[in-house]
Amino acid sequence: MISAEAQRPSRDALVEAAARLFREKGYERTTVRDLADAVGMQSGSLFYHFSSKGEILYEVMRRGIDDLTMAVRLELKACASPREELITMTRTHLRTLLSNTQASLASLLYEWRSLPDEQRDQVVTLRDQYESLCREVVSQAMDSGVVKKGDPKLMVRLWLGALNWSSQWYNVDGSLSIDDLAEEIVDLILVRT
Amino acid sequence: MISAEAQRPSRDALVEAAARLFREKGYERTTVRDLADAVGMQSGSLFYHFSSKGEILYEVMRRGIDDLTMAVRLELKACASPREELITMTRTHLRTLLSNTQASLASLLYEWRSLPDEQRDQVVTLRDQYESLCREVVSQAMDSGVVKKGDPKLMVRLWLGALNWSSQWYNVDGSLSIDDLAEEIVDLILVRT
DNA sequence: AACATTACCAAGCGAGCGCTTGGTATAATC
DNA sequence: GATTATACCAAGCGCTCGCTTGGTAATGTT
Repeated sequence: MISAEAQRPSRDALVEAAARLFREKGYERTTVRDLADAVGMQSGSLFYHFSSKGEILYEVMRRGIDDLTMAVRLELKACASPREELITMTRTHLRTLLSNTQASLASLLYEWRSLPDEQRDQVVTLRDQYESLCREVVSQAMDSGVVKKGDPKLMVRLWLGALNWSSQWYNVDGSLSIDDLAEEIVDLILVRT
Repeated sequence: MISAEAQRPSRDALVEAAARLFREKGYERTTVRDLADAVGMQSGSLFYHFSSKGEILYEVMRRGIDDLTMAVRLELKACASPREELITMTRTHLRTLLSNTQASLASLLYEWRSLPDEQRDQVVTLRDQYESLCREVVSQAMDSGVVKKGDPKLMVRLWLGALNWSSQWYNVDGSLSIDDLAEEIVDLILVRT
């Protein structure tokens, strides 16, 4: 994990368990008793750490998008070419989305309707920041000719849609590794190899 | 609408209202009282037409994927070239997904966890049939050289992901029409225009 | 005319939900 | 050594949920 949230171990464990359960069963179908069981607590004790179930969802989402943004930023620093940036971004996005240990992102995609209004705005802001980071990478790839020229904003949205959808069909135990998938995806889109 | 389900007007109205509400609020956050209000009934009266809330979701999904498949099949008949097939398929998919009057598809994307096991299997079968229809179109487009060659199965999944994600960001009241969007998307992916 | 079916309403049941409250063992602080 | 803060438990409250039940007008059917 990238971010060292730290110093509140049982709170952290709870967020991690919540991310996993939310991905498996969905937010609404996961009860506070499920969450408590997962960390060996009584259901009421959750509310010592969080003021509501919705706030747990917020924390899951915030960490998800935070970790993703930081991971991508970090990996991009080591890239030498627009093409490499594109592959790296794709690979890091897929790794974060599909990894077993870091389930936060999945909730972000499909559970935003359950977030309280105020906190939804904050998450949207973070998501927009991530999208603009992607847009920079795609713009440069277009400028340098490795990706067909067009509207970068639209291209990023299509790109993210294609990647995020993989959470619906990708099988971690299958024969195709995440990194190989990333390469195949980029190859399919690049102007030439 | 393509399919004339017909002859059970209040049942039909209920499914339509359910599709709209499920898209707006999500399945779990939509109560049977919401559904009943939407069609001017008492909540208990729903269960004269359906044996459970889950069955309503199933009917919404079944119609969604059925209508989509039939619409695409129909439109494809009028196509003369692989390129035209690709555009037509994209346009029809987007129209069905994003239209105001036909909200069924959105539930299909994100609410499958709430479906009873048995009925989920049936929906998955229908979805697989639609995917293989798409795969035929993409395969032919690859063979004829208008789309870069590669694994058609993967390509369709990326394609569908990109299209389906548009339900998260596309604004019906915005300046970009659905048909224009379809053209732009295809242009971005085609080998050359 | 008598019966049956259809399509609902009015009322409410029982279960499970998110969350609260009062209390307590342990650890930290003065 | 007394006090305070931390991190929980045990119990359960009130509410909303999906769904059931008993009844009834309206519409066929024989």
